[in-house]
Amino acid sequence: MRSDSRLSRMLHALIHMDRHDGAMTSEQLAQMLNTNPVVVRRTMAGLRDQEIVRSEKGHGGGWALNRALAEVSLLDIYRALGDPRLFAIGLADDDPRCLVEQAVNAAVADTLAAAEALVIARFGEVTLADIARDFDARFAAVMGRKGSEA
Amino acid sequence: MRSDSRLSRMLHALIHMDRHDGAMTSEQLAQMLNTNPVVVRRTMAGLRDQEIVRSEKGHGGGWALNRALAEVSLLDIYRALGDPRLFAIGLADDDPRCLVEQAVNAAVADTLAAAEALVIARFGEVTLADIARDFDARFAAVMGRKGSEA
DNA sequence: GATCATGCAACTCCTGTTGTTTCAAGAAAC
DNA sequence: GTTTCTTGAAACAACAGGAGTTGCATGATC
Repeated sequence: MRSDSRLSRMLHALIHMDRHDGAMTSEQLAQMLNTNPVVVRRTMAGLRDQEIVRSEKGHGGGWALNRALAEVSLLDIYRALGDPRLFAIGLADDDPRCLVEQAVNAAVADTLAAAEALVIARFGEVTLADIARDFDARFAAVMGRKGSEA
Repeated sequence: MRSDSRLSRMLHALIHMDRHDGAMTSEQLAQMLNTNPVVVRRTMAGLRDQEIVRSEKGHGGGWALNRALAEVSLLDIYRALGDPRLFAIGLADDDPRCLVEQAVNAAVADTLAAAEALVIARFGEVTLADIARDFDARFAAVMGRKGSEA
């Protein structure tokens, strides 16, 4: 399957929302994410349930952040999306009778569990504010280059 | 998609092959793996190309190991399968213009790269012999329980 | 030459994200 | 109060990639 890009899309959207005055519509977000307003609403639904964002209908409605960027970690978003499956590889049978397969599963599952723990830990340490700061640095770098061109 | 179980299937098959006298047919392996001989041949093809196993046609033909279990790491098998995609999640766009998305990508890709490095390192450290030893321990444990039941 | 086994091509099936259409419902503007 | 804008939700098609399946060619052994 093509890979699940909901996490990165939501991060992208949330940071833009933070820099935007007032609510952003699904239509605006969809254009930014190069997709479709329905996909935006569907994906944002989980974040709304977790009160990371709020949505409002009607004129002037749309989506807005409900918390400061520094108060939202990548893990919060990952969880709000329903803990999407992390790995594309897995076991042939989760509870096999064959002892050989049990030994194989233990070896593979151990490694994947360690990798998953690492991902979860790192997602928990990084906030949206960290990413926004990195964006600011990238922006400053581009501006610096443009200035020196003149 | 349901997850890619080629790695665990191959590990399972290879250890059985090691404990088996003579070549094993795709049909025999397929029954063990609860699948189809064509799937076995298709998946084993990569291992044959890497000379981890060999195959022979005709009467008495089938598949046999080409190396000692201790000389084959999980990473060798993973590589022989063509480095299957490890993660189910990914970036929306690998090379975006938007600086916000670049910052998001950096954060997500960093974490995934660290997790992938961990998986690759651990796969490189574990050999088929390690798994076979674990199987022996499990087998001994079962035998021990059965003995004490009598 | 009959039989057994792999090699390979060409499908279909399955599963989960993504894309799309459609309509109901609520909120602001006029 | 009607129009307009927006989300909410259901329903379905598109797509991707592993898995399953069929059919047949090729080669080795009996």
